[in-house]
Amino acid sequence: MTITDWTERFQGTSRLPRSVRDRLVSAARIVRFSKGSQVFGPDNVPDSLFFLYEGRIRVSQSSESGREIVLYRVEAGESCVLTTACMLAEEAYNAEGVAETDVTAIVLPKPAFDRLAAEEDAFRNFVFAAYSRRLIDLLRVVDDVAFGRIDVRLAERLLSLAGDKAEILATHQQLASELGTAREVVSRVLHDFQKRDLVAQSRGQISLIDKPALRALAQSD
Amino acid sequence: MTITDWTERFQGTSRLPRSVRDRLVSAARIVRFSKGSQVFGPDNVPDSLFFLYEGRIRVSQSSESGREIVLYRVEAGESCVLTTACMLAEEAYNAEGVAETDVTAIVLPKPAFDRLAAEEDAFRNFVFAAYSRRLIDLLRVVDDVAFGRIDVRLAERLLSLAGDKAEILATHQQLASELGTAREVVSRVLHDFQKRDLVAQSRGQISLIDKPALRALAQSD
DNA sequence: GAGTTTGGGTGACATTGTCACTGAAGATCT
DNA sequence: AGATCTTCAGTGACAATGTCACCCAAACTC
Repeated sequence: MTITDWTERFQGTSRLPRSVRDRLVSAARIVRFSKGSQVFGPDNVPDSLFFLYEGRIRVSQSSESGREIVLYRVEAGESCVLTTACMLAEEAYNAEGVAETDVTAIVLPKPAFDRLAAEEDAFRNFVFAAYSRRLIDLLRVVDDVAFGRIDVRLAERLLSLAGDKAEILATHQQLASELGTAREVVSRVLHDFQKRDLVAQSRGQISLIDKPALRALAQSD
Repeated sequence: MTITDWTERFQGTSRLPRSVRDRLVSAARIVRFSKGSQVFGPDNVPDSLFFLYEGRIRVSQSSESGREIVLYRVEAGESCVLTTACMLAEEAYNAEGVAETDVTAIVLPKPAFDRLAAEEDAFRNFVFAAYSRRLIDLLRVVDDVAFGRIDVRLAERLLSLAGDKAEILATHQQLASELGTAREVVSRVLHDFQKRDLVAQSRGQISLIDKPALRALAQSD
């Protein structure tokens, strides 16, 4: 699949003058990652701005003992500010981005980024807004982890992962990584949910039987 | 005390042309907060960029059940990007900034901010770098809270709060707020540290007796 | 000196996380 | 189709951390 004009895709670029967009198209390159591959990480730090054209990237942190917590996801149409932060602050961080689907991204080198940020209000606001959203995302993660009860958080996450659907394809370990907890803890809480007829389970799959009750639980606190 | 030229104070403004700085000085206003007062919060959201000229602001989050966690501190010379994030993203957040000392801040209205960000590379980089540092700060908080042991975290925080000194003036409750835990947990861990001759305590005060041992504990993990 | 407020200690319990182990579902191979 | 292997889930025992209620003492105020 060829991408004719990726600048249509992003709020920060779609309204720029044609000449500016043409310049961007020639300055940027397109990269692809297959599902499951690492897009960035502590030892794999890109030095440019990433726009996600297509797909989804899961950004998470891992502990030294092997646990993991999902921080947020980058969806198509968003920029990946963690790469930008790394580029600008020149500090290491231990977050990792993994392609959750096949991914197509636009990579803008720093000089082009700098020029665009200087010259285009819309673009600069787009980047600032992206940063702001991530700060707020991380504030939510802190709030969640520091103060939240694990059953409430799991209910919330099940509903979020399901979306419109009633079924989630995920292992207990994957759910544990969403929340930064242990697999056994997820097994116990899901078992309790099953006893209360909130969910049904089979290996690698969870059906949400009583979404309203899960919602009520998710909102308690 | 009068501030003749606050633009000297900040990396993002100190190297700007004289004419630009003069414009900033006339566009910005100076605000003061006394120790203990709220600088910003969920119901007190400024709509401008804050530079901290003097003093220190503690930024924290609170839970509905009354617990609190310190996210980071803003020191003199830094900008306060949470206010900027709120301004740009137009989303509520439940973090609060409280003046830990008497505080003098420079408030730059959004139009002046926008113009400066457009026209001055140094300023824009200063703001991006500020954002990046906060993202990384919050990543550290998540890592700490999600994966860290409470005794290790307390040892770290005691050393950090003490700096060069051997004594900390803080209640157990204040230390609990630093880490997002319960006062009783801090009392127990400090009791254990005291038994191991790492610290000595009296009411509202903790002396670090064996800094090397505390450092060793802080780095274990 | 008495009374009040604030800070700290503690016991009992609940929740969450760790570790080791076991069992079963599902995949693969013959 | 059966055997074997891998992966996922369940569980018990225990540790770490957080909650709640209560008590006591240090410090302050009158």
